[in-house]
Amino acid sequence: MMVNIFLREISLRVSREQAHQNRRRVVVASSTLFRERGVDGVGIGDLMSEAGLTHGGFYKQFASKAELVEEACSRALEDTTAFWDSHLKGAADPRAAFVRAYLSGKHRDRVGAGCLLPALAAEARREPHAIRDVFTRAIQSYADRLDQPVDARTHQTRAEALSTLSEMVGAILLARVATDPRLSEKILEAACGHILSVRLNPDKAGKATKPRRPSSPQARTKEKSGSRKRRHV
Amino acid sequence: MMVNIFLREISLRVSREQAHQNRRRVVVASSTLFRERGVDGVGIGDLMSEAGLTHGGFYKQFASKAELVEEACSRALEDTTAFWDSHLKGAADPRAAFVRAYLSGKHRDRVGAGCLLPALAAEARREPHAIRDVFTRAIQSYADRLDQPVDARTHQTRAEALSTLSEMVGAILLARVATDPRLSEKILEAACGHILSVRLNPDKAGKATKPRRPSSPQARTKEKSGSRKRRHV
DNA sequence: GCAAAAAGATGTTGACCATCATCTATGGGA
DNA sequence: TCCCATAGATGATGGTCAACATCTTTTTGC
Repeated sequence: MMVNIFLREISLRVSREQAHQNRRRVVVASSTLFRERGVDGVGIGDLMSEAGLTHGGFYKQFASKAELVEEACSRALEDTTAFWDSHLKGAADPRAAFVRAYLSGKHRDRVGAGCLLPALAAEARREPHAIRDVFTRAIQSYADRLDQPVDARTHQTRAEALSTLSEMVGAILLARVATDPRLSEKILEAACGHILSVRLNPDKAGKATKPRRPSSPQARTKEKSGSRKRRHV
Repeated sequence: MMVNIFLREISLRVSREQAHQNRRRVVVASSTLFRERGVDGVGIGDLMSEAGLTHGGFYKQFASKAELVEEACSRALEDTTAFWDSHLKGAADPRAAFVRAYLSGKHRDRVGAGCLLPALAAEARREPHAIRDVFTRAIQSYADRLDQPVDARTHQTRAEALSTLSEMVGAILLARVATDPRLSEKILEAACGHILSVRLNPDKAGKATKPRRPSSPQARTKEKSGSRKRRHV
């Protein structure tokens, strides 16, 4: 742990409190790294050193990597949920604001801090049941958010909420793979426009709610796509 | 593929043919295995033995694993495209039939033969540009299919097609992670119902096109979710 | 009560063995 | 002879565990 050779100040072992915080740091770092590079793309060594520790101590804190994966996914869900909550506090139409934020270029570009569904759901499908349960909870949680009626006219049924969520998750997923930045933009704008005008709009005919420009137009083009620090492939 | 320009001996014809077929088998097997287990979840040895060969000969056929990944993804796109084409031939409303087939329980359950977007797009995001280009082509190809007007009234704009595609991809993705089979069903039904009634329906008000039951209700519950033959984790 | 010693927890380095992508040497058919 | 495919090797990296050091917490002797 960054041992200073000269001073014997090697504060290796610390209190339970400190140990607990270390564990937390590992989970937080993992929740970001997993979303960015995928579960298989990050090793124990990466995770621990990201949290300022070495690889060996891992199994004093976690029974296995799978256990950490589950915890990191839960953590990602909690953190993003809290973010949407705080970010949308006091908005005139919280659902519309949520949809805009979700389908923004910022969310597309910041994978490590974003929703875990487009980032990890495909991988999670092959993980143990306990991990998939976290994703099931995530689906329900997001659907709840879309379910909340602003007024009686704009109430979405559960089915509508799930359908809307599917579109949002799919749009982010596709916007992230697309190499053509204009296509990427178009996907986000199309999904955002459709949801706001057709789904959440009280008078379903007109397009009263304007779609808005979703993105930060740079960064998409020159984004280094080659796997940054991948092991192989 | 380094074909000798001077075809000197006709006698090598058979062997070369055979070699070419071997290569094809590897690509086909890979396109399935990658979708099922992910790119990182399958090793060269797995791929080759699945094609009835041994691992050593791999680099006589492919420059790297990444090259195979690109080819296997292209192959997956071609195969699924051909499948939709043949499967939808002569349907009264080809787009509606396509949406129904895409959002079916069968497509959800048969990952290895299904669309590559929900299966691999999240991983592909971190792959080299050439691989992501295949996915970009896939997006355009699927959008084309949704774009084709059946009659003037049911024409979808490009934006609408991309938005619809997002919903389809997202729905399959979410239906695959969900551990609760009823939720999984509900996601597919909700997306299918919404697309057919709201997007593709000439008279956008009513729900003339009935959603239909999408799935094979078994298999979801008892599907072995634990990573079958994963290396670690 | 209290200090010293035992017990327990938590981190470090290093090693284990499996698996991976990739390369080399060899053999067998055309 | 010349490719193709085979088996085996290589070096890196993966998850996991073990020996040891160092600190905290608990127990014990007084």
